[in-house]
Amino acid sequence: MSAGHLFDPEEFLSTTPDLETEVPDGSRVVRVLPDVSGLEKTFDYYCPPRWADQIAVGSMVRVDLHGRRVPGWVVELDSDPPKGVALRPITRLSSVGPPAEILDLARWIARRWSGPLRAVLKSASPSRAIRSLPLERPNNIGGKGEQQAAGAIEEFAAQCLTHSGVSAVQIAPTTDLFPFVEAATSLGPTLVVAADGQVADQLVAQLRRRKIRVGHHRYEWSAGLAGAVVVGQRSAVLAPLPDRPATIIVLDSRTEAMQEERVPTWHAADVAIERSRRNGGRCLLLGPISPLVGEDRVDRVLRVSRSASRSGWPLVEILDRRDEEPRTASTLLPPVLVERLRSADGALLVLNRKGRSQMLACSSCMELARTEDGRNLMVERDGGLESPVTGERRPMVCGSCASTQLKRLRPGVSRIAEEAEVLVGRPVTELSSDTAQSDHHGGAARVVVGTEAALHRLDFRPDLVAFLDMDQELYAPRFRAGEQAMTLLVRAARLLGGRAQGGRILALTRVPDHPVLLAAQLADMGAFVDSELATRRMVDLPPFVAMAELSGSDVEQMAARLMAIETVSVVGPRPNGHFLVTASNHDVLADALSSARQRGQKVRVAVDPGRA
DNA sequence: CGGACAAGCTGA
DNA sequence: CAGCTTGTCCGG
Repeated sequence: MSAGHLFDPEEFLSTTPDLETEVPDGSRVVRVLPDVSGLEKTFDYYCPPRWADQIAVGSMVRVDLHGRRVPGWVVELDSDPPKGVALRPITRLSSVGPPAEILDLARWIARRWSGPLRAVLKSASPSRAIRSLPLERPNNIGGKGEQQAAGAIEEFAAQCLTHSGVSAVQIAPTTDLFPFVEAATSLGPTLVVAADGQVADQLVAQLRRRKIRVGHHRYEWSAGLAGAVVVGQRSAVLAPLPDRPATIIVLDSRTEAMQEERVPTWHAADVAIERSRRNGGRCLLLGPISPLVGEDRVDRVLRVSRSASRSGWPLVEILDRRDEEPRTASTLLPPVLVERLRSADGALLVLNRKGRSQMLACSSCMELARTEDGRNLMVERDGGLESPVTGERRPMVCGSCASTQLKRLRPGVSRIAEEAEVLVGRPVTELSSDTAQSDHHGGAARVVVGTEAALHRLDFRPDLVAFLDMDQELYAPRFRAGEQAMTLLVRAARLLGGRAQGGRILALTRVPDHPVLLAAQLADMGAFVDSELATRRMVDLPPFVAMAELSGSDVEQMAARLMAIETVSVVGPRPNGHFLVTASNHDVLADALSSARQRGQKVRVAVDPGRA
């Protein structure tokens, strides 16, 4: 302690051992997890009498820690205070926080995905302070809304909800989701997790129209406790609900948006399954390929009828590029496609080739355009070369021979747009994650070229979606490549609408009998899902094993420690420098990861990596 | 995380 | 050995 501090009376008092005796009568001891990154430890404080009857497990508080005033969560009430430590008071009761049930679930998440509890509690907490919890009022379900004639989907939805436990429900891309949600609301507390914000907003509006009380999790954190149906995105799976069996519906459980991108990388579908098991209610994983999630923990798989599935998919045409004449075989725009584009009202061409597409090489010496140190590729930007990684810039000049003639190695989105415009004879717009939608030419008939991102950002309904290089998706070097290719097809199907809309998907491929393409063409996911699962079971991939990806500067160190542990296997370093760790189940994996981790070590641990 | 303090390095 | 950087530890 510095000399100056010795005379600071406050500091002096707080470090005096007998301060404990000054804890006022009527106070409660609370154990607090501070919201300080890099700190996974709890500390005891006392809650002064004026808050003693409001404070609860999960409450959000502020405390003095090591000279700083930091936010935190109460994780235990009336705990035994440690001996010989002077307790300080919490300085503020800031907000109601996640209830005890959610705190327990958050602990499970933190262990299952080997990450800090703090991060999970953040996702589970209200974004703005909440003073008090609402009282539950009954929801007027099955009320005044005009009763719709029960069609096939309504019947199927009702049938799905008769089961308790976890059901994976396979539907078509354009199947109406509302009947499932509506049917659930009459059974008790209901929580709907949508992958897509638009879907969530739409469901909220639909439920309101039916006079069913609903809260959007993002704006009304405690809506569930007030007796309303809760609708939201990923973090809504952690929304508080009344303490009795609930129905949790996860829409499109198999999309990336369902997984938290920061550590711990929890997946909303797996969390929904666990929450549902603890709560004794039911859980519906709803989507075109939903059974691929947490397959090992699903009680049953239900499928819409063949006819509903067929009418919920657009036509899928597979264009076998092996049949083409050698002359056109190397172009990305074969004559058949050009023909289709001429007659389409609105078309989207998808080429998932952005990063690599912009790879530039010198025309004379073939040297790649790279940064000064040669470690990073440079791309064309604002008339010069720029590294997207380091930001380094220079004019369009070859680093090796100073030639100004650079050429693209593989055509990317921009190049295709130019080519298509010439061949099709219509204006063609480019749409990627960094171009604005307003770049569109006006007018009804449009042709847009874009990366995968365009599937999410198109603002008109096309009648043709063509995948220019389907094989790149099907054979991407990740074990989920097939599944991810299928989610692209599903997304395209949603843009086009069902069979009755008359749109079509065109897949350009040299593997026309790939299970993913055949399944989409037949609108039958069953065979694809079964074969995918069979493969994964055979070669020991998730969900049949537990996997984590390690990255970061100290990754080698941690990998070495893991290699000494017999219950896990370690692969790497892979080309990106990452390691993969595999164990027979998540318990074993979590144990191994925690014993191999050392404090201060910079390693990112992503359990259930999406891109591995 | 961020402060405290100890150990290690440098230069006169 | 002061003055600085780097590393390690700790918090109620």
